[in-house]
Amino acid sequence: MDFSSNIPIYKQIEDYFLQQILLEEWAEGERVPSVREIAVQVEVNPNTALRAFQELQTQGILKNERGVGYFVNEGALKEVKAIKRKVFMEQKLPALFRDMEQLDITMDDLVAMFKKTSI
Amino acid sequence: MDFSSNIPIYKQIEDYFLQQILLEEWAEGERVPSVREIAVQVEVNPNTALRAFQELQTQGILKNERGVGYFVNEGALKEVKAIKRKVFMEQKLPALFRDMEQLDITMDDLVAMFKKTSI
Amino acid sequence: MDFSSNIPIYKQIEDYFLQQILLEEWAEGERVPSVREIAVQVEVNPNTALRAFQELQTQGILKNERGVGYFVNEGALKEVKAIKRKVFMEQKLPALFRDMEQLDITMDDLVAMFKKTSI
Amino acid sequence: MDFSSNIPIYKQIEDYFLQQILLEEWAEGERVPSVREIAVQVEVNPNTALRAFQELQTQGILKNERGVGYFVNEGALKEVKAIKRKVFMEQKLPALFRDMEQLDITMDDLVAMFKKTSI
DNA sequence: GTGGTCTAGACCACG
DNA sequence: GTGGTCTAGACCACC
Repeated sequence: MDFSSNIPIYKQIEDYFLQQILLEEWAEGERVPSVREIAVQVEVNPNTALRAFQELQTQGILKNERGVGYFVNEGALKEVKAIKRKVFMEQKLPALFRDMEQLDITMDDLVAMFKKTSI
Repeated sequence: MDFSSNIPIYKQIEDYFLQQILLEEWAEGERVPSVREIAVQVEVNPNTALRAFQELQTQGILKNERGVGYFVNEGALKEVKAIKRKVFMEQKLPALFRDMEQLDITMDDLVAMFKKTSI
Repeated sequence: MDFSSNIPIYKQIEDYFLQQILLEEWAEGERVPSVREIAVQVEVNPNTALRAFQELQTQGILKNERGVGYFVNEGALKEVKAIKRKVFMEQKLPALFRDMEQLDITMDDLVAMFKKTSI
Repeated sequence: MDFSSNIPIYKQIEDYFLQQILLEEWAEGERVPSVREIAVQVEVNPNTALRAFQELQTQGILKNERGVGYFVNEGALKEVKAIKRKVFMEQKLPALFRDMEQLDITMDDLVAMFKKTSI
């Protein structure tokens, strides 16, 4: 967690959750760590951690069983992928192509950079 | 300008300025529109516009002549390009490659998308 | 704070902060008073106080934790000393020597004055 | 002239005049360049140049003969020296000693620096 | 005309 | 509670 970042901490926590689901570290139906555990682990106010859980719940990624805990929802993996894909296609790609044009970076350059980093 | 964006208006104005310089619409040494002109044009309070000018001045992109106005600083074009390139290489590219990996998008897919949008 | 000075209030606040750090009243990593506290203390508008905080943040002297407050950055003491030393050597000393020459004040005179004030 | 400085241009012109008098480039009673000549020379608006003349006149450094020009006043040299000395003793010296203390610079250090620059 | 500082106060996001 | 953005408007210095 980067406390000096302009990305809200609860968003950073959300991202971490999405990561875990995407990388299938947390399978569908599985119970996720409790709000308190997360709060202690990342050293934030429990309210802040709770906010991440609640946002993910309203997005249908997590579901809550009162008195038990939060669980990865059925279909969460597909859902997460769909959202991420949508954001990628509609926002990140156009921004990327704009940047490339302004910086005189061709697709060939990009491919070269990719190969270099993926070695 | 997008007033409902979470990006502050003054940052959006800064971006607009950087664009103008990058596209060489505003040459080095040239006088840029006055604070009040910008404020009227984008329909914001002069204070908000001023903030963009001042940030760009501390970044060395603009310089000020008392009672006259703001000017594009010498070396601004190179500076802007350098900053943008740095951000691209150090922040955007890694994020892009991470996204691609998580979404199972190959470089070939990306090249295909690029060709499609650039037609 | 001198409200009738031609030095802007927010600059005077900045100087006060630099003093506190230089004199090690405020240690690195320590939380500084909140914007509102400073505003009340020096009897200015919170916006004016905020401006000092933000300038010091862009200078890397302070850092911010969202919703918590401002903190003295790591390395701030060294940084402040370096800046002050640089200004002294490159700007104040040459000006001093120029003044002395124009006023026919010798180094011996200066030493004498120094002894007198430091008694 | 430094147009990007925070020192007003008319003040910079005044300083230049005081220099000339102090260095006895311009003797008492002598005619100084006209407002227009100065304005052309330093590339400023004649109004700005005029302001410097007028301030110096109210300070008794210059005097004006209508239709003829500005002249260095009798006693100007003594006057300039007195003012400069006063500012030096009451403002610059205390600031210098404060800086030295904060930067752990002793009088011996200062003497050494002085010798170094005056070689 | 130019920019610069400051106030008062509203509204918002974050923890 | 924290800071951040923005507006409206005043007043000032400089060119």
